[in-house]
Amino acid sequence: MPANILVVEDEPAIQELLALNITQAGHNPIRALSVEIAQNLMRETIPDLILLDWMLPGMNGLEFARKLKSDSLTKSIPIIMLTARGDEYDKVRGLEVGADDYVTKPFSPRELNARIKAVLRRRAPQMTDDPIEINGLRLDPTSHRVTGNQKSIDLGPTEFRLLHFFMTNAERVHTRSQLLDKVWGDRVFVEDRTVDVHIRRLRNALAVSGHQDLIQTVRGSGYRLSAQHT
Amino acid sequence: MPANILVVEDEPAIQELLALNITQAGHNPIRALSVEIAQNLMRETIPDLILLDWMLPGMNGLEFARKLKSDSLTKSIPIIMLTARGDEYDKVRGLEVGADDYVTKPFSPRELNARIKAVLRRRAPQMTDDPIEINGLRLDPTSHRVTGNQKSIDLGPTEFRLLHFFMTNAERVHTRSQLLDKVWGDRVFVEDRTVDVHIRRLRNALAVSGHQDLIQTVRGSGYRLSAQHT
DNA sequence: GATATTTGTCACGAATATGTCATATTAGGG
DNA sequence: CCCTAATATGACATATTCGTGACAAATATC
Repeated sequence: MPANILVVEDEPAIQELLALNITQAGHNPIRALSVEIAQNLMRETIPDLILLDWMLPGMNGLEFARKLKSDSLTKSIPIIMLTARGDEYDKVRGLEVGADDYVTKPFSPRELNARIKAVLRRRAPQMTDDPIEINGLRLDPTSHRVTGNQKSIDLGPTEFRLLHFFMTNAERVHTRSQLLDKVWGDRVFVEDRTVDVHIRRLRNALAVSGHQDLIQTVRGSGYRLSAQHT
Repeated sequence: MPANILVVEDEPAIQELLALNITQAGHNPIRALSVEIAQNLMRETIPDLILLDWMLPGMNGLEFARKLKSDSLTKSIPIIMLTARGDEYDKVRGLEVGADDYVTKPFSPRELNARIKAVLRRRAPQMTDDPIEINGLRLDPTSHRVTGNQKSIDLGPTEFRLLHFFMTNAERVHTRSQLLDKVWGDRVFVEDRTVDVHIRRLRNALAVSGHQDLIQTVRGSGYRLSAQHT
């Protein structure tokens, strides 16, 4: 699926190059020569991704990134920073303010596209009411039913929400805190370890249809629903 | 076909953004900066869909949604809630008061349009006067008669409406609040748990023809009429 | 107006879900 | 191969949700 990519770059030649790349990758570039222009454009279209030059006239890129990340409307838009220097220092500063990735100039088109693709892939899909099916495991939010290979699977409310979240965000590792935020909601105080228990209960229920190891544990990080294999 | 979409959003910039989106999608935005303005506008035009911000000055969005859903004149208008947080918990709360969908800010225009389209498309089926038959259970709205496997089933008025609603919306989980809205109507001074009692009475009556477990309880969510094989 | 039916609410027990702990097991570094 | 931290698991107390019978008020029926 094509994405709107806002390109904030003051050097016209480089901007053209970036736009060309984005077009070839099947996405839709939105050009901005300055932060001010970018801000105006964002009133019309909220982009799916921002390519942001480090050095810009007026407000610099770092400040802009910080600003974007502090506004609830824009804070979840992924940002890729472009910088001339390859310093580790810059990278750290960039990631500190919330940039999602980082490309040094000069860059190869292939590398840029790879990073764009990676960042876009990482963005979390919204939970919808559409039925989801992964590996023969089917979850229908509307009827609140879960079926694994024709067998009906019985889940408690929390396990259902947990599985729903995992299925809408498959292939990604989620920390316990993230799961607590997304599945439990931010109003309750529960121990991180509680997640483990619910994961076990979920796995247990999924064993009915042989999907017990659909949810994998990533040691030191969290859990992930894998769409690979069985 | 173009639809009138009421946008209730206090932030002018975001409202403008939403209106622009709606126009581009071929629909007709009606702008309201507050719940009060929205209520006035609705005296003139009943919208086909309402985009409602979660947080609003004065009455908040949740309350407004509840109010809309408790008025017979407006209760069938689909509502899409806009919220800053992405928690499942909020989603549940939103859906409980009858919101049809839910979009987290920041949102991409594409996503918003997809949801608008989806909600307009999947409007809840109208209760018609056509006879319905599910699993050997037959309900005829015209003659006000219910038969299960040749056996006549005797229902009180409320139970009849309840069953009618369940049969026109089979395989979907309905919360108690939703049932109160759809089956009871405006009289929202009824306890949630009252639904349980009527469900029991309905099940009891259906037992005559062996359909007692046609209506299933989904713990933590509500009830569902199962259209699966017996 | 008397009687029957329907309706909403409550109380309470049963069933189920939830969070936390203690302990067993495991993965991965050294 | 061993050690240790991380995770899995079983058990349990607590909390929540649901089913049910009873009952009084409201409503319809005669």
